[in-house]
Amino acid sequence: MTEIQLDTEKRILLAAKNVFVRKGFDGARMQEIADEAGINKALLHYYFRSKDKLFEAIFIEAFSGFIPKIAGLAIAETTFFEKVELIVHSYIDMLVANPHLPLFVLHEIQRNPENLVKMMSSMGVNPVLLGQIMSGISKDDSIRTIDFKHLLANILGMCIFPFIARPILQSLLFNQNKEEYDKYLIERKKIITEFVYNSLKL
Amino acid sequence: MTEIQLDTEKRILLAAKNVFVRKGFDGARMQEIADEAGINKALLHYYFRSKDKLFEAIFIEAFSGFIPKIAGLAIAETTFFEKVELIVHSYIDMLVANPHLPLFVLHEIQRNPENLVKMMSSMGVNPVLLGQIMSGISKDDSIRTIDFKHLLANILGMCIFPFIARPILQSLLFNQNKEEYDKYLIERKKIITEFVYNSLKL
DNA sequence: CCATATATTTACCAAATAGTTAAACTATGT
DNA sequence: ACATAGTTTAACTATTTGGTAAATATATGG
Repeated sequence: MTEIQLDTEKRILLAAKNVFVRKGFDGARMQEIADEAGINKALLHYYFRSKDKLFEAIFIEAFSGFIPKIAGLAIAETTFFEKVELIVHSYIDMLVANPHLPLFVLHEIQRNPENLVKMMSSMGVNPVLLGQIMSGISKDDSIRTIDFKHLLANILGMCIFPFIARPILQSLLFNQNKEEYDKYLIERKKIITEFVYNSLKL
Repeated sequence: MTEIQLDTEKRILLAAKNVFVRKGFDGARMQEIADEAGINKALLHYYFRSKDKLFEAIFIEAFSGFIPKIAGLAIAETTFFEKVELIVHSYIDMLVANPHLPLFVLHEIQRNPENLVKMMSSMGVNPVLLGQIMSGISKDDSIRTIDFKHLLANILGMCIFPFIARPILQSLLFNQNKEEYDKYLIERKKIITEFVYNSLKL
């Protein structure tokens, strides 16, 4: 457990994350990961026995990063709309930092949905907490009634879509201008929050 | 050009679509496509010289199906909210019929974004038309002001997200109940329409 | 019925790729 | 000096996989 060990292990994980996220599991090559980590293929198998093991190591982390962390919100002493604002802002900030995460996670889950259930339960993702938030919202009479399941899909869809459809939208709406699209993504924090507010306020 | 020819060609294209959409280009195997088409691998290369050619043949169609057809809306003699309703309903109907299309198209575009521009221009997708719709909306004073770029992302995101995130949401919100999730998807036509209406009406 | 083109199959090749093995070299700590 | 873990090099194995060539079957037109 010397420092050099951990350092290369980190470099491998970082390189693996980059390559896997860009190319997907099937498109990723162990050689390319080794190159990007600045080591050789043999050392890759020295640290992680197989491609699957390496993938698993980075996917768990990627998946947990993709799930929005709304755990604390149920108990938080804030209004409903403040909760929405907090979720939207923090989630879009995360997406700006990891723009390729959603497409990667969603694609790999479709490719291999078997492990989903245990993966979610092994994380902090429990439906019980969601139920608390759901009931908490439906009792709040200062907002229009809406099924929490739909509200969640609405908010997450509005947040995630511009990131997974970036090539198309940037070409279609911004004439390939990257800087403008980055501004657009930031704007969405306010836009989505207001959109939800206007739709649900009474 | 006998009937049998066309028949096998159609069978190949159908099988290729299924396999490519499920597994992606890198994950798809020519053998699997041949099996699903009920023929052998050599005949695949007899009809389509290479994996790339076969992929191209189905991807153009898939991509054009993925782009929402809002061409006629600019001139249509309907209110803004009727246009929204029409788009949402027709697009979700399309997604119900082709639930794996979005993730497939988005993933493959990220894998190979080079051909995007010419592919869009070779189709009927021109930003000019979008501009017409945009200006048409901004002049409509019966709705709240909103940037068309954001409105488009909002609507498409809300429509598409439950399809690409189905494994997660179905597990998290519906305890893996498929029938309920199908109902949920249909419900969203009304939900999204109302959500937009409530958010933008004055 | 024959000849020719087209469709389909069988068997195979060549390249790519995940994973292995063994030998040598390096640095570190004891 | 010795042992241990980390790292490289280089070759090798086994399998997968896209693609091909030749043989066979089937249709089609004269």
